[in-house]
Amino acid sequence: MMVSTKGRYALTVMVDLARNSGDGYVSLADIAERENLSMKYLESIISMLIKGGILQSLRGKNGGYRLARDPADYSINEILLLTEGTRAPVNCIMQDGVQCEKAATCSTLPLWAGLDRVIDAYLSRITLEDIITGNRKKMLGEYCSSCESEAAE
Amino acid sequence: MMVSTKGRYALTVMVDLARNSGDGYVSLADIAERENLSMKYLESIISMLIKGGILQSLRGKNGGYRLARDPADYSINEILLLTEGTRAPVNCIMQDGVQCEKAATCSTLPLWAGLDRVIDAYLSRITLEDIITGNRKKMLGEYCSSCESEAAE
DNA sequence: CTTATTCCTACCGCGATGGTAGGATTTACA
DNA sequence: TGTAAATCCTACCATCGCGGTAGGAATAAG
Repeated sequence: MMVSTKGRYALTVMVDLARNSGDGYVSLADIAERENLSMKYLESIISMLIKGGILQSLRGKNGGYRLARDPADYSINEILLLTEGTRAPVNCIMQDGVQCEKAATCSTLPLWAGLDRVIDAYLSRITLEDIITGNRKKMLGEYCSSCESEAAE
Repeated sequence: MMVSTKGRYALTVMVDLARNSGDGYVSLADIAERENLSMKYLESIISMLIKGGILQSLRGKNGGYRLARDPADYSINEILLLTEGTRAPVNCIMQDGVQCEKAATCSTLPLWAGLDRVIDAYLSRITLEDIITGNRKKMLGEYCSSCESEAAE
């Protein structure tokens, strides 16, 4: 029931790029130093984000990375999917619709499906921009009775 | 972001016991055969549930296991916590309130905290009885607009 | 042509997962 | 009293993913 460091670091990179964009491409060394993370490990994580098309890169001198889109156009779900591979909480929930052969009679499947939907709904609703602007009401306020809902969806 | 087989099997055992109770204690062999799972592996999982106090056991001939309480009094969260150890999606969210030293300035922490709250709210709301009665509306209907809410919380 | 950078492949220790094996202990019942 | 049926306990083990390291090839700026 854990998001690995891969997913957390990926999000950290995205946040770092969102904050430090504007002056072209940002080098891996800069990101690693700012975030105090292993450069080599970050490199492998970033390559997943590149292959997923959510980051752009430029090789050679003065090269580096930058966001492909506006921060508001990234859902957290999208970022985590690239590094975690799947978001489903159990492997009997398949992303492509294929289910295990016991699905028809499995009494616990609706629970896992429901859990998956709850997680999906939350991570799809929060954007990269919500994080960099510190929108705590949107991130934490879902079950806070003292918060009036601002996202009426 | 996965619930391991330990957690899934634990829930399977609880459901099996809830369904086959009434005639005293149920043996491990019976559970394993019905659910088609490894007896020895189930044994180690059940021992966690015993130590957690949510199952009762009887040794010797005609012994076995049974629920300690009514199915409606078990939340799924409680069952999974015993086998998974933690429910927090990232290790920077501590169950006992202790946080990492960067917590004050970490911009992604509210996201993980919010995700934890969403998962906690869902798993705490669903009970063992909801599963054995197949309460699909409660398990799946949270984001289904055609379902009138029955659990007003 | 040198320097700074990404890209690619390979490797590696560690711990958790998903089991298996065997015996000690306890209880019912004949 | 003895035996069968059951839980309990300890140890072991193969495999896999995580978290990370290393070294070099390709590319681009100046």
